[in-house]
Amino acid sequence: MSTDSTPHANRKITLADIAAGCNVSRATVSLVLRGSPLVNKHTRARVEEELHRQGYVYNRAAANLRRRTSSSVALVLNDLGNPFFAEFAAGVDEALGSAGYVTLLGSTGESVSREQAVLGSLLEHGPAGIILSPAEGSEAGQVRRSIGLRTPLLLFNRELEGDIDPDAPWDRLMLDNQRGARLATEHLISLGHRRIAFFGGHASSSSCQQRHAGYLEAMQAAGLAVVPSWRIESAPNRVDAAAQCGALFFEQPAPTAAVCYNDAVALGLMLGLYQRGIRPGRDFAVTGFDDIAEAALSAPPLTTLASTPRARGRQAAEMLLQRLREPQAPARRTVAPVQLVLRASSCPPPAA
Amino acid sequence: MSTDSTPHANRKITLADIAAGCNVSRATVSLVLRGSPLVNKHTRARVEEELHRQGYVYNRAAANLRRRTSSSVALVLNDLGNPFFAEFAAGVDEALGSAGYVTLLGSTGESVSREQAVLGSLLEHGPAGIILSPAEGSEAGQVRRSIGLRTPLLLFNRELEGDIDPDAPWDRLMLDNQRGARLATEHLISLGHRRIAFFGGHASSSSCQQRHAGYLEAMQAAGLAVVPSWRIESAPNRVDAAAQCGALFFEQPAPTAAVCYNDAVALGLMLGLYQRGIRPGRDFAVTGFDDIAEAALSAPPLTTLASTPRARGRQAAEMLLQRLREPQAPARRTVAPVQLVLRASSCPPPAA
DNA sequence: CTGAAAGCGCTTACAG
DNA sequence: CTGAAAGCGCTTACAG
Repeated sequence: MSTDSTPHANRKITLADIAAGCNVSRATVSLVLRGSPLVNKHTRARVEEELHRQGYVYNRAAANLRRRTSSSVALVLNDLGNPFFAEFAAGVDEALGSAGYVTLLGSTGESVSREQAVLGSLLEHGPAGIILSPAEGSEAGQVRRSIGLRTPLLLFNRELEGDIDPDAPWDRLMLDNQRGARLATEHLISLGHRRIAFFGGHASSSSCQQRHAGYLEAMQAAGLAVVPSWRIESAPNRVDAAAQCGALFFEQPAPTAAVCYNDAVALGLMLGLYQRGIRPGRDFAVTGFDDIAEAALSAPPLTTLASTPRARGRQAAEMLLQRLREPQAPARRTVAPVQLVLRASSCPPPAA
Repeated sequence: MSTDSTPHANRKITLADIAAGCNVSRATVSLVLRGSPLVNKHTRARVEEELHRQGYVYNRAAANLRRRTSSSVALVLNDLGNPFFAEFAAGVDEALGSAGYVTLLGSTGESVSREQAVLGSLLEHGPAGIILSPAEGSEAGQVRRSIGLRTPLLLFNRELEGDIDPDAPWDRLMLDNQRGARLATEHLISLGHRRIAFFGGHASSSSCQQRHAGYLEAMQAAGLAVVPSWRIESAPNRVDAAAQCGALFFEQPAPTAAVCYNDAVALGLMLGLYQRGIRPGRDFAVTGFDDIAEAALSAPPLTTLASTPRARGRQAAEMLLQRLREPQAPARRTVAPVQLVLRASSCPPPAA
């Protein structure tokens, strides 16, 4: 009943220990912890002194259980190894931390089945909400079944497949993919290019479709021919992009420039060009998408679209926090602007 | 008392709902959930059917409270934006997930005060253990005070300052910094370099000291002069490294090669060299450390030391899980090997 | 201003 | 094999 004031090292200090230590009830200690104005300031001082003396650590899980609240948010990413998503995660964690939430991390490695497993596991920890950058091919129905109707979801970066969900739509934060690709294409056209390819990415992914649409828009507005064989698919990484490079030159006349799906693809393409003796930024123009750190440092530096992933992370967290405040508000769809960053990889076409 | 079988959308389904739904006690449902062999298989089937029908989600926090267990591990990183740590985080999360733990993420942005705040906040969620890659300048005493004696800590990548803690030492996973830098230096020497600088990093950081020691070791073993002005400090990033480049050439004869603190510094140095009209990989040899993705793709590709951060992440998680199994085992200190990766940036010295 | 009591959603001896 | 009861560490009306 009475609690030793130098408690056994293997027992956590609880409210009861503190209460016993200064002869008040657990209720009073709880009020002190939560900063209630009801407590006499003399009592408060005694309790605080005792809290410090015993090295009390608040058990937030117990409090959450009692109050039926949550102080965590799940962040599920398709590719943490990609610097773009790592920066995004840093931004999310920063903003959630400031708001008193802790980030439950899950990474899916671009696998839909891992995504299901990760969502299921994280849900058991009762997050207040979920921020999801879905794996390629992830389906709306599957996700909805995993998370149920109680936990708000914010979708980042990609749409889900078959995303028809009129009953319970989710919030979205997307990049302005179409406008970005259009800006890159217009820039190449203004440099004098007439034969421009769209290179890399999976045609099935929504972000790739949007970027390709922006490319088409610019090409058609300029009255330029869109040659089907100049749309070349690849996995969205360097290695596969380098391997697909040759496809650009199967038919003559070949393109003089390529709008790439993203920076990883663009860097891989530049590598492939070098291996063929074609100098990117001199003989062939290249643009990327994302502005990852190495874009500025490649040789030649890469013209690309900046999407400031850390700021996007903060924005995603803010949107989710807003949703927690107003569960009934209509779903929001935010499209974050991207900015064209000009560097040496986007050269004029070689003189004919 | 009786529970509606189509429960109100705003109430979570609990064990009591399931129990009521199939006329058993909550205890029985709990046993089913935990796979106890005590339950009659007919009863089990009925309960499982009901769990599925009502869309029950296990409340792990409540179970953890009752059982006085934890199913989370805190991962606190000094720089999530750095691809090395992002990969590490992916590896940690992967291994923890397989073991049934969830990752509580915290990033400190290389700030000691944020580290304190993050540790304090994560501790309130009762993690079973902590994996910490400390911010520069983080002190052992501070960290110990933050986390107490109950929560095991695994230190990754860097030592803490003043790390004398004989009572309660923590586990460590470090890279073999000294050997790595020695290998790089020996490689440059074998190419014919005689004037070799050690470039970048903060001399106060333990990893920098270790790498510098490896450099010294190789230089001295080869009987080469170690010129104090060839040890140049910089922040461990590209921008500052590029800015410090000039310091290599203040005195003549200047070095013909530099062992860099890490890849970010090496890439920045290469940029600075270009800006001075010096071609890295032709006029000047450079080595890095980490083998980040862009090392293979820079121009010239960067000779560096591979530390396979994702595998390190899995290893860190395994070490911590092992500690949870054997709380009383003596502290472990593991030094992970690193491997020299030869690329074009480490050229022979220009012909004299 | 403070305390006694109930309860958040689970688990675990203990009876039966 | 199943149920009644107690309890994990908190919070919150409700008395006093």
